[in-house]
Amino acid sequence: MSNNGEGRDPALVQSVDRAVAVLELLARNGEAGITEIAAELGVHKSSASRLVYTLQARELVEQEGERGPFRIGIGMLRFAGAVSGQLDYVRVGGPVCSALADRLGETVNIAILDSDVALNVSQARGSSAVAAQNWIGQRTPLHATSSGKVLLAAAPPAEQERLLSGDLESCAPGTITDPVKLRCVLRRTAEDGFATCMEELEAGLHAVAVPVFGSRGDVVAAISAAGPAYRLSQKRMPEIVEELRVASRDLSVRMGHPVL
Amino acid sequence: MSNNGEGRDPALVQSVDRAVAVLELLARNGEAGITEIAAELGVHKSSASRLVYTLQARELVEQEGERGPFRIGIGMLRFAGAVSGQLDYVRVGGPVCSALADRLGETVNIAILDSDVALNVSQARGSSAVAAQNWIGQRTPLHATSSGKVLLAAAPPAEQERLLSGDLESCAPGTITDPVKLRCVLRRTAEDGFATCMEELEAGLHAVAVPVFGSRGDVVAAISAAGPAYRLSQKRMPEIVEELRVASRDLSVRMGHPVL
DNA sequence: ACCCTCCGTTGCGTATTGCGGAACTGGGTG
DNA sequence: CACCCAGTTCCGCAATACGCAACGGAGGGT
Repeated sequence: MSNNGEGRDPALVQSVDRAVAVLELLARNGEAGITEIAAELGVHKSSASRLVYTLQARELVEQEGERGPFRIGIGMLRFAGAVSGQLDYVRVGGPVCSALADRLGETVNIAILDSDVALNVSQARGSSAVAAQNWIGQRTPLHATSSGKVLLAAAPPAEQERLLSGDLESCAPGTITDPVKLRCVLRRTAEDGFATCMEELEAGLHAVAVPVFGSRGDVVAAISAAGPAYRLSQKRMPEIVEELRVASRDLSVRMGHPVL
Repeated sequence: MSNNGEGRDPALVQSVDRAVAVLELLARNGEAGITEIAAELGVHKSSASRLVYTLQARELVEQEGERGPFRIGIGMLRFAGAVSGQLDYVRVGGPVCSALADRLGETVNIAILDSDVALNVSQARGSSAVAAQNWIGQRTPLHATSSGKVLLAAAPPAEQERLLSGDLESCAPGTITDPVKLRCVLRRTAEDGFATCMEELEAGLHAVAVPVFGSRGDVVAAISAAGPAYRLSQKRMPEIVEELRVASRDLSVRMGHPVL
């Protein structure tokens, strides 16, 4: 009834799970009111209210003014700083992304491999006034993104096969859903040192990515530029790839990996 | 019994509140095991286990290897990117911090006033190889930090008095614990437009901070440089303050506040 | 190689606790 | 002025999360 019913892991603590769902909703929507939250989660307004109240007491949620909608709060920063390991990409990656985004005028992302998806850890918007959506923390399919292909192409063969044998969901008209074709693309990616993504994730969206190398020459992340198809034409790719390579080297150095 | 008993707001959702406490504990300690968490929160191991399990399912917590301690997980990034309002300091502040940290060779921080503490929202390390601790998200006392003094000096008198009348905890040999003396220091801070902090937070640690102004000429944040006492000598202060002022103006402009 | 200890998980019964329903408050609007 | 919509408060019920205790599984010490 309250939940959309069926398969809920009984070992989960319901209210905590719901609270996190609230946070995810706010992170996605930017802001929301109690009624909206309640509707989205499928719980009663009163439940939503208490959940939000609790999060608010810890400053994980804050509200616009006295009687406005709710958003993610500053208290969240306490945790953001504690994300270990991959944190470095976030902190160090920020400036690199910004600089490149300024130069290219396109949105730049840094992504890492996280189990079966590409996880965006850092982002900077290009000059376009379009309030492009926030991709940070977003998980995108490996086979339908430029970053994903780069990361996948560098993964150990066993891992690669495991992911290839999975379900290649179609996201947009151009998505590669054929394992054979994808395997071929990945081989080329490894050879070329970059991957493109032409309307494979979203119609009208193009992207290019190059790998970021760690200290042992292994691929630890991917840095990509994305923008509307008409701006990221095939013709412009070489130029962008070159810019991305520079940024990638910069990133490697800043992360303490000597240039090879 | 389970909780330390008395004054718990009954409107709080207990398990959610505990879950957040788990996250805060992890953020503070870096990592912890179930038993430790349970002990710290004063709950049973099984409760702690389920709480952590739930957070883990949402990737807010991850564990080192298969059987290791728990830490804050990558899923947290989803939210970090969504911190609105003050987020700007994080994104915009990053490059400014980096640039200044490079020039000075010292650690640079941006902090904002968050209820009764100074909250660090952005940081960049200086050239020193010392893996200085990460201050992002850390809450530091207003009376024992340079940023804190700057923020406090700019707070409305009523607020200032309220905080002054509270408990001025001693953090290091030099901490100012006398309200009268602190009031005097704050007056000077307001006049000079900067504040120092000489071994008041930690022995051997010096810092200087200047205010960052918002569009209405109000103080919205503080930017500070910190380093070992022998490097941040009294003599070097004027030079650093000047650099900080430049960065502060830069920051104001980037945040869309016209220079006055 | 054994046992012993320490840590985390699982099953279970209970009552605490969080939930949903409805009534209340308080602003904004026609 | 009356209506409407958003959020909070109160209350009683039972679902839910809790504590307990017993169970596996890894080290580590002798």
